[in-house]
Amino acid sequence: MSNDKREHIMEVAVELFSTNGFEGTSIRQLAQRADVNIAMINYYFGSKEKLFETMLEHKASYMRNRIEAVEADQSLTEIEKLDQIIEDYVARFLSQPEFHRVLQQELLVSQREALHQNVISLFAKNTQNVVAIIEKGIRKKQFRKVDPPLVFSSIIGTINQVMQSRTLCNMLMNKASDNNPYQDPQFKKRLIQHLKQMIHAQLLIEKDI
Amino acid sequence: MSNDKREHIMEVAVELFSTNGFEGTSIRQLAQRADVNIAMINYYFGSKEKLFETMLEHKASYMRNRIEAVEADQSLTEIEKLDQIIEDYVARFLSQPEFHRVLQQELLVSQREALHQNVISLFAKNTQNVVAIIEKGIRKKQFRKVDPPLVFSSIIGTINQVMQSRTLCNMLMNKASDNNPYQDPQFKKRLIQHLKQMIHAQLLIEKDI
DNA sequence: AAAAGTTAATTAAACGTTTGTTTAAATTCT
DNA sequence: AGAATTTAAACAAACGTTTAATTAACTTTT
Repeated sequence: MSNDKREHIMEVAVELFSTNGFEGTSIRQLAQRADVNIAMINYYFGSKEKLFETMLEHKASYMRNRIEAVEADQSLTEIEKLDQIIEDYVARFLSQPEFHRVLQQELLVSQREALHQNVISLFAKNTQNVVAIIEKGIRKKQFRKVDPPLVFSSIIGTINQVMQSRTLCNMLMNKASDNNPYQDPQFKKRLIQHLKQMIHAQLLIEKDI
Repeated sequence: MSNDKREHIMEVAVELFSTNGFEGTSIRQLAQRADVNIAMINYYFGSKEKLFETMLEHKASYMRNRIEAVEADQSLTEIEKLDQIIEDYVARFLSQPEFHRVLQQELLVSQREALHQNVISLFAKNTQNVVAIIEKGIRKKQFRKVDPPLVFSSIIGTINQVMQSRTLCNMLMNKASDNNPYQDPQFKKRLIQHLKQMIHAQLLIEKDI
């Protein structure tokens, strides 16, 4: 089986799904853009929905749980772990903006129930780990008595917010509308610094910000 | 013209659009759920897309810019303005979860270009005002030298994050999956408190948190 | 090493549904 | 009576999918 072609189709799929949504993308449109015959998509993936699932699985496997490794690392303090997680998240999201837009869409829309639940439990997994770290920091009296799940929501929500729309992000950052903030290393730095400053100020009791 | 019926259709529309997306919702499905004839939608609104636009406009008019009023209020300090804005945002979002999910979808998907731009400029407007408040606070040396647009992204992003999926929100908050967090006054209180604490800790130089 | 045979890949065309929309007749309201 | 509303039926277009025929790529046989 020509894996190149399969991957090429998935690449085009994530692109189209991210800008037009799943229902808003037709097989014909996809086939034309990928320069393959319409029947090839069903030949390779079985159905449009299977293509979607396969593509998600394929993309998700690229970025599997570094967070668990960070949590287990005994040599890091709790705040260092959070810093590490912030850097990881930002790096991942920025490296695959289209994929993460598709994930967000799938969270918002509960049309394909099974997939919807899959994406939810994927998020839930990461939540548990980060919440556990924050709770540990509180128990050790290194952190203030914050609301752990909402702190996590603020980290992930901030990133999601700027990833939601390139145009909106440029507007926010006062950049030209043809700019691509997600490939701009300065934007990445800025986002990481903001998140760290926010988390440090909110969590740390001693003020060494 | 029977305005009741028009509004009823729009009510069902925002419900279906929020769970199935615009493309994922069919006129027939909508007509059946609203208990009207299929042709009535085109009779009242002209087309499916016009219904969508009209519904957005109708819903948006309910929650027009209190933020501008808050900004103009001379009797409030900058941090008090931000507190007020946080309360306003949370109250609005929680009162219309379906509508805001539709807005978020429209930001993610750039299928209907004109509408997409409309939603963007609606957000952009609010951004400008909040950013201006934060900048003023920095100039007055009441706030730390934070990144104003990203601070705003964190506020709005946190709310969006918990509004994205009821299931995810319940999972996050350790509630039963049939719970409706958006109608729970305790959740509202918790969210507001978290946001205020976050913003205060991050912005205020003196530590009267 | 060439030919025959077998499987995999690719194609254009057609399939039955479903889509949003329109029509023209019937009903209701003023 | 006349205008606004409501209806069931029909419209063409687009949808995801399947089919059956053709080409390409390997394997096996001689």
